[in-house]
Amino acid sequence: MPELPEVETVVRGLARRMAGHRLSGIELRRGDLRWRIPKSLPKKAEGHLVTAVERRAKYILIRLDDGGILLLHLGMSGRLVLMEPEDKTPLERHDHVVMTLDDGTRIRFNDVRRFGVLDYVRAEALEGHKLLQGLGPEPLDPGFTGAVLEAALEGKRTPLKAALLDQRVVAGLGNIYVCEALFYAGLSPKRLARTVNPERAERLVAAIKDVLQRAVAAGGSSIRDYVQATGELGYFQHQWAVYDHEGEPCPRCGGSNIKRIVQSGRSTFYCPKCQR
DNA sequence: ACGAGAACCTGTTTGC
DNA sequence: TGCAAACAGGTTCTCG
Repeated sequence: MPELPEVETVVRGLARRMAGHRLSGIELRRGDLRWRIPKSLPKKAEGHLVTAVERRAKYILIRLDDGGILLLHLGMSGRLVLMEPEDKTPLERHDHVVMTLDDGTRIRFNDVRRFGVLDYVRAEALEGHKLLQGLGPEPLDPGFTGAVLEAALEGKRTPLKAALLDQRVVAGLGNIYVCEALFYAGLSPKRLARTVNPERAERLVAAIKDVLQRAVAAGGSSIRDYVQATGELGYFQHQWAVYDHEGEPCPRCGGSNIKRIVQSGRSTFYCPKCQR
């Protein structure tokens, strides 16, 4: 799925097209995603003006002028695809929700695996929403520092890789960018989280911020069928140093090949020589 | 309380 | 070539 850079890219694309426009219709074509989409959602959101589209962790927030918010998560395979007003292309098999704007633009929420989420929440209840509670700091926020990360990892006996995927530690990283950040920080994914001292934490935070910023600048990574909101393809996948590069020489030391291991059921790519 | 693994679901790729 | 297993960007829930 979309990790932070992909979600950020989608949010920017959506903001351009949605802000200042009225949601004239929401069609629920299939409601059983990760959770049931409330049947009352279209009625509550229709007719209201979109004031802003924002991101928190990997969640998309579509804010409406009456204080309502559409809360969306793309899961592993979710996409938001813009359709121009004149676009008569038929909807596809996994288009579960279609939002229509007052200018005729449509946005379809397509999600093959249905791990995605769509919910309606009032602005005053957003902080307390079950899905947003307990989320860790935004990695690109200036407040996310080595000291903050070190404190979050303190005492954790889990491998560092798993700790960074935990959205309570830091919010927005996923499998790809964790692998990339660990590589740039020169830290082994297998290292126990609690062994990250202040010096390592600083390096790791710097690597996380750097790789995320570069990925956002590239418009994210397009994997398989993932396309950003504007329809363009992100190109960061061409800049992956280790992810999906099993068996290739390490781009830093060249003397060792990138290894793939499985940690808590997910692929990890790293250089056994550079990452300690 | 914590950490590992299963579960959710569908489609594509890989290996025998 | 054909079929089955493995794998895919995430998160929650259960179990030890």
